[in-house]
Amino acid sequence: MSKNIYITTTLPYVNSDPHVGFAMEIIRADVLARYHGLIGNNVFLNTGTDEHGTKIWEKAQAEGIDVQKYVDSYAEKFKGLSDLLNLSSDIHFIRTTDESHVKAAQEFWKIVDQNGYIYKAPYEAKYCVGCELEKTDSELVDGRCPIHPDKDLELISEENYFFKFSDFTQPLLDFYEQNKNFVLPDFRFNEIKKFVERGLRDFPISRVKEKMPWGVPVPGDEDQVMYVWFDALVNYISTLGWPNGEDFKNFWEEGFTLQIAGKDNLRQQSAMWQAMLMAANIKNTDKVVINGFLNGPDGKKMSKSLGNVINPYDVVKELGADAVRFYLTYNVSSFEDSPISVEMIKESFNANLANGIGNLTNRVVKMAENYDVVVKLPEPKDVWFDKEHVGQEYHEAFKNFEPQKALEYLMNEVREMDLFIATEQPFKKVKVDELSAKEDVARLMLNLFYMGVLLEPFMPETSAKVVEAVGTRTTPKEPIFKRLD
RNA sequence: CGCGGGGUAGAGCAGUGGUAGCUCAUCAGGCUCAUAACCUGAAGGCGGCCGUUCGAGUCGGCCCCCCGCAACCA
Repeated sequence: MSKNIYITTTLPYVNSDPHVGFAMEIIRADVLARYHGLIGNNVFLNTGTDEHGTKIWEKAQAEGIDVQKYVDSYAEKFKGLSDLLNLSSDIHFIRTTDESHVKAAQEFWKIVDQNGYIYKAPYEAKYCVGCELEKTDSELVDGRCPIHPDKDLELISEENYFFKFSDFTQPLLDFYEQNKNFVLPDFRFNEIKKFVERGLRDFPISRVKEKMPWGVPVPGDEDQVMYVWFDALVNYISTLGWPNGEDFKNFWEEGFTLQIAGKDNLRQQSAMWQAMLMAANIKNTDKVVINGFLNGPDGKKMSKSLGNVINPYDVVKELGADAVRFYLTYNVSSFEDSPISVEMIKESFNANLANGIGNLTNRVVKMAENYDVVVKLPEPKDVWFDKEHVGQEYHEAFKNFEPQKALEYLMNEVREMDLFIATEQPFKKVKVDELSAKEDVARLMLNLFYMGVLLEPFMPETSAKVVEAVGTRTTPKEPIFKRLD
């Protein structure tokens, strides 16, 4: 009865430190992965780093370091997120410079080529001598570089390989029509449909090696390397051992595939990659979930110049992984952009974790201790299949890929328990009707236990602490979450 | 008419036709099991105009403002 679930994030490009937005993406992927593992499904969770391309090449050159060393050091930083954010220990981490990935990307190219979707043609680009950069039309104002309007643009021309993206306009539209819930949320699905409806353009998928050698070599052409996107997207299957491998068969072909991405990746994930899969005769992704962005508290995009950048390392160091995991699932909108600041995280920490979960655990367990309340607790693993004590909205939320709502359910449970204590006043009742007071506390202990267990996908450490406190009927020596001043 | 999102209490959000809700912050009260925590109550709100409707935050039109994207920004 158990299912195979494949969950992947996008691969962040390693030209800067891990962004808190990516931390959110991987945390949300991890929450879903943990949940599915807990209810008995087989889960393959993938993340990694995208390490090829012009920007990385240029940056390494500029810093005067060997490009391999440059990407190695970044890969380590991103791998560090796994411990930092307390991600599932069996998470798969793929680097697009891994040999197995490079081979898979080349194999993928060959198949797409054999199927007739790759052709060679002249590629013309506009080059601003002032910037020393290629410019796309969208970057130009009145056909001139806005930074150097006095300089004429040079036309450079080279032979590149192109992907026949245009052939997939109709197949993609048909695919969208047949899979009405392919992209979540709806408004992003509409956005990509409109984009595809306008008609797709072929695009170059290679670069001249002489100019930019940092890429996967094009099979059968010494002089060209792959355009970074064409290579990078293949990671979603190369991580599974494609073209061979049991994992590919079990998880991609016979399992349920879920891709989580930021809204900047809508096109690449839901159109480009899907067309590539079609071109290679591989099954399409089952579901793409698109997150919004995290902005500064003023709603403006985070940037170093505005000084509103949140560094995940700093916040975790101060508040702990669970607090960050909590904030990024509970307080951040599922799909819309959200503002974020350290102050907002701390506010939520005090309200929900210190005053909420932490304090509740203390007061309930303390009463159980004092009144010698004995409770028979179920096995944690049975909680996941208990339909009597667990609201179905909890599981529904996960089925709908909105774990935030499951967490809302748990936080409501916390509030109800606090209210129950205030209403029933077992601490007062114990003096006149001990039995009834004990029943109240036993009921609280049981509910707290359930809440604690169900917290595991979101906050594994906290979950363990709550479960232990209830199980051993001992208040934690250190507060689970100490209130911040 | 390029594409999309948004404008609901001081802040952050929910609310897709039927008495406008939640969290934080503020003020007042209660409680003492608990981490000065918890509970109750109060004040305070749908960007603007027009329309559809018995009834509009919700549907339609126009306008204003904010934010992304525009084929390599998580």
